[in-house]
Amino acid sequence: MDEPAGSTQRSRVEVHMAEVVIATRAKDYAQWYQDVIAAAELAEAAGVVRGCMVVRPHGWAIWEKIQAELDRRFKETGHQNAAFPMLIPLSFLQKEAQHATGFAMECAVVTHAGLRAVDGKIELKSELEEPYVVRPTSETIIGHFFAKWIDSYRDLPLLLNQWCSVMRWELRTRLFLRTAEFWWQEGHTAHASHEDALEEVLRMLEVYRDVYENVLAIPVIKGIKTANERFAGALETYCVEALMQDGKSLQGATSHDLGQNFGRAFNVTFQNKEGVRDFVWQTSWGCTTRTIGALIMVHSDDNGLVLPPKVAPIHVAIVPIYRKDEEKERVLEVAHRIARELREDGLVVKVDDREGMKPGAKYYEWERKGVPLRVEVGPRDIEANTVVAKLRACDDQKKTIPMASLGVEVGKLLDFLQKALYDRALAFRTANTVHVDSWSDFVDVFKDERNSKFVYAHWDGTTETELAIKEATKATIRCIPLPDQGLTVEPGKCVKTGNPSAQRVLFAKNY
RNA sequence: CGGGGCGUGGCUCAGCUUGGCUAGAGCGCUGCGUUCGGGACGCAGAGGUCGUAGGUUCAAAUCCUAUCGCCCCGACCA
Repeated sequence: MDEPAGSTQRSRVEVHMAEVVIATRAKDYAQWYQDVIAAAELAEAAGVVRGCMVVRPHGWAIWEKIQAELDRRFKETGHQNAAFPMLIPLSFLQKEAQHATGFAMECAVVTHAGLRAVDGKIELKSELEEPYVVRPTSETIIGHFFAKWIDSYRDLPLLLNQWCSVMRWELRTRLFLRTAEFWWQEGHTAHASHEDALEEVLRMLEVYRDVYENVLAIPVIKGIKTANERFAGALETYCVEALMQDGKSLQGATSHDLGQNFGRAFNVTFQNKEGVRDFVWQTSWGCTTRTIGALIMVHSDDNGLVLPPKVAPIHVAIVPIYRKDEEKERVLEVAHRIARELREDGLVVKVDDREGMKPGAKYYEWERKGVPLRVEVGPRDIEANTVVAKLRACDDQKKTIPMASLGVEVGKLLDFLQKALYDRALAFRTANTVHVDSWSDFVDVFKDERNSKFVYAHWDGTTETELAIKEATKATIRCIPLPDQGLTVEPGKCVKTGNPSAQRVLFAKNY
């Protein structure tokens, strides 16, 4: 950088004044991601527990919003919530071979029960006869209970979901994206036919798409995973994939067609209408706290977190501005009155009446926390019977709004932002999606470490080629897009081998 | 789990190479006063077993060993 002498010193002072420093995306994307989380007080590494995170109140509030949107849709589609043990007998995990090997490396295991004090030191007391695995997912233990509960076709479909945390002993962790413990929901259903199960798989995939696009304002591609990327123990894994600002893909949610694999493993059988006993057809589907990572990486900017109004824990922050005590009294009264009015419209409103903090400092704080709309109220506004409003992103202009139409205007602004964020994310994806037909072009697209893309290219359908492409470019097949995803299904030649290909698939580097 | 980096008040760091004063700074925090339409200022304060455990030494934040945690790259994965 060609900076004039002394400017480093000056900018250092500014950084200190800024109090919270967020790296820019262009300079260090990974650092920026962590800074946004810290600055918005979403979460932090537990530190005392390897690989685990503490989700702080503001982060958890976002998760609660996501949960509420998903849960409502699960109920609307006939599912009930339940809870199963966090500990799973080791023997259960072994019953489905694919499943067992898929999760073997990442299981935490409970081997002891009880503690005892020996010479003032705490020791493990008794070793368990059969160790328990801390659930990495619950197909096995739920399979066990399905076997108990299901006997007739009249018991089907059985449509359950549980909200819980699971543990996978990850070797490399990143807040929200990959931690040892994470929070999620896992749906588990049993059906009388493969057709019914498949319908369920697609129904729930559509729920995820709906929440991603209409609530989180994140456009997604629906698709099927390749054999290589499939859930351990599934016949087929469906997913929604989203493009992050650094060009990498993030799997937003998955929905699995488990076929009869777990039915066989756990002997989950039922008598059909003809009196013949058969194994049930199962599905499972899940969405995790990783979604918050997607929210950060799709919408947020160098000033911090940006949240679509529908998942913002606080919709409006009102900053009062005053000099003298008598101004303060009048301004706060109006601020609280406005807050009451907006709350009647169902909005969560915060009046920031903290003393000893300049308005500007408050603006920056609410901005880095992702509050969609800031309203400023000062003596001039009261005089003119207006307020000043500023959206967090997608519109840099402050707006002056008549007090009388505040409720309507705030609603409009929030709707505008919700849509603008989606449009912006979609435009970004469109601009960063390419069709590639030659191997040299393919390699070229993924050469840049800092900015990759969504690439639609032909693939010959073999795991061998898939792995060779990954080896050469670090890009993997994120999914085979479903026919309704706007991609023309046409045959061609594999970008790597030249062998026949039925359709293009989505390649990207991924999280 | 392999390679690399880093652990010093709440945060960002200086001090370590070459062991030795009472372990410092800025920001933040507390109190008081003045301020307040985009990150305020003055004065007075509080706050640290230098990640942890051993070792070397008359003496360790500093040297050695082990260990834990975090960050980056890789392999693996939601």
